[in-house]
Amino acid sequence: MVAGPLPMPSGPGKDRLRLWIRLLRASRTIEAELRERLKKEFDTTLPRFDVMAALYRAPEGMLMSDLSRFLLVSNGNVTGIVDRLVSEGLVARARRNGDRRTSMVRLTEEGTKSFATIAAAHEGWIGELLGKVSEEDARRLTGMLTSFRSNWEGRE
Amino acid sequence: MVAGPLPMPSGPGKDRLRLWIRLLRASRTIEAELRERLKKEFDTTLPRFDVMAALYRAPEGMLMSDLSRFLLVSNGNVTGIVDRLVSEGLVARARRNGDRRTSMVRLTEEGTKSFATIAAAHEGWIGELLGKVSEEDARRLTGMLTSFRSNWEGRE
DNA sequence: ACATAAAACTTTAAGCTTGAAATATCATAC
DNA sequence: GTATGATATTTCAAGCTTAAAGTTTTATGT
Repeated sequence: MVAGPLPMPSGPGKDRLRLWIRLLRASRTIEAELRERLKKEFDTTLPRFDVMAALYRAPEGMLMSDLSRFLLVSNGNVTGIVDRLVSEGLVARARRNGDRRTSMVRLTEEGTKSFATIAAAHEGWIGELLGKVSEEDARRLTGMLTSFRSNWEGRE
Repeated sequence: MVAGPLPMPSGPGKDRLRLWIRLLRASRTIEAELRERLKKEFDTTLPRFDVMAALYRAPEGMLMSDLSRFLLVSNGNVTGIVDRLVSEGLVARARRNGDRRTSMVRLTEEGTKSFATIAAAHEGWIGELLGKVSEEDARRLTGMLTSFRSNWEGRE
């Protein structure tokens, strides 16, 4: 639900609903901008970037299931994205000796170089897009979101 | 980029990147949960819910272009979702006398009733999922996100 | 009036996304 | 060692999403 500048609900318990609406709108706004720039500047997509970002942090590689858990998306989804990255030579699958069900997925050398370039631009964009958020607010917001995550992960 | 509990970047200007990562992860987490519940409880989807929520707030109807601007999605996207809602009898298109390019889209009576039911459940879910966020934090976070939106809308 | 541009919307192709079903491999219990 | 179940991954159908191109209608300039 992406509500906007029109009349907002009021009453008990509406504060959290309003928070959710604002949170969703903010992330969609930024996401749309990033998607557009990734397309225009690097002819890639956000899901591809996400996968490569995850792999960049794991030079030894990741299992498909690790990837999907980490990225909060379904298994089948990751399969398709990795397929495309493999066909472009940015990612490689390596069957393991131990367990033939699994395969370690990692960035190729080309993928690593490519990602480093894009990631640098990406960080600059975020700095620009969130530039009006003061450093202090950024840290405070981050703290609140971190505690949200802790509570979430700790729920029954 | 949905980074997680692993080592986070540090250095100048990394605060905003970290904020973005947390923001995106929070919204994706909640979004995934809502999507699952909408499917299980009401056999519907988040995009359908979004469209109906927008229309619910505009009993006189909305233009397709208003809908796509409001929901932050593309024109063609809204066409498909509305098509399906129309075929299910939840939404109706009404050609206007004045401008034959446009059509006013509005909820049918059935659509209105259906949405009211789902929205009530939805609000409860948000209260539950964000329950651990204190009312005070919720208001403060909302305030920060609101000022983000103002700055965003006012950029050159 | 006529051409040209602008606006509202739809269509299309490619890719993303999910949940469920299918496949293949491994682990466990007799 | 064989059946049974658990794991890891892929495949599939349906729906979502975008950008770009196409259609229809309206507005504008001359």
